[in-house]
Amino acid sequence: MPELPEVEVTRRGLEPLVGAVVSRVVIRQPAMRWPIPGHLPQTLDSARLLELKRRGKYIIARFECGCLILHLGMSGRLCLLEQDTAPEKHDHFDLHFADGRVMRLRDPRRFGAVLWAGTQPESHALLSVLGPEPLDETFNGDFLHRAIRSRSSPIKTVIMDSHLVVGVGNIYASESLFRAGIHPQTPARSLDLQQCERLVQEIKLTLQAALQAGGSSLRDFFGADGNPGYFQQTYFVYGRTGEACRVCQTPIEVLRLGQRSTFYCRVCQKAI
DNA sequence: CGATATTCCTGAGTGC
DNA sequence: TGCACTCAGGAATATC
Repeated sequence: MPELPEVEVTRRGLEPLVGAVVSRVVIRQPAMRWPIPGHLPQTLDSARLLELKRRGKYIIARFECGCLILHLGMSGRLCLLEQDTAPEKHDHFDLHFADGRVMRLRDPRRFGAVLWAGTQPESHALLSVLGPEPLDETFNGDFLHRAIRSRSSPIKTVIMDSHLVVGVGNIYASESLFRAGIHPQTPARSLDLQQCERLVQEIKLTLQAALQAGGSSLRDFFGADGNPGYFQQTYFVYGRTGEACRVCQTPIEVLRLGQRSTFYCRVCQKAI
């Protein structure tokens, strides 16, 4: 499942397309999370790709006439093909370019999205409500401490709220909390400033490490070149129920928070 | 305002 | 081998 590092790796993989001109748009399956706009073939005809940006887990492809917003959802994958090939099952959307290259979206579970925004994508309803980027300096201990003052929910649920900070998905939420020594069930507002600073630091370190590793390669993720993604990351707690904690050997436990599996070590992570 | 459940979807895994 | 079943989850949305 693409988390922020995977999305960023995907964006970088697509970057060679900047400057290319769209020759054809193919919509095979418009029923994604939201319908793929039917006007895209006309709107993007002969448009030059000017820039590929990322905001949270959204990839933004900027053209002179507006921006395409792409989200990979759970199982989405964007590939850069050097030439057109026969589409396979779940290949829902293509951007063909005049030089023969193709950007292809494959998404079996169809939680992903292809949307159209104007020339100011940051004012799009989905993007305008997002919190800061986790690696931005505005996301710091002081910010987190203020933001969670009124939140009684478990800290794990709260750091996954994209209105507070973007890009912390289920895997890295569990991992960051383990590294910060904080129990995932701790009521958010009971964290003190020092703990917030530690947690922010661990979120940044965790995401940066994954980014450097080229994105973790869970079963659904493939890099933009279409090859299976890089290497499986070593996690401290994610998916390790019953296995020994890498620090203290205590069996890792799992619980459900907000309908999400949450992994932790009861010894290394203190509840408040 | 915040907290929580619901919703979309298909492939993978499991038990019989 | 195949069937029935559960599970996985990003994040908007509805509901309280």
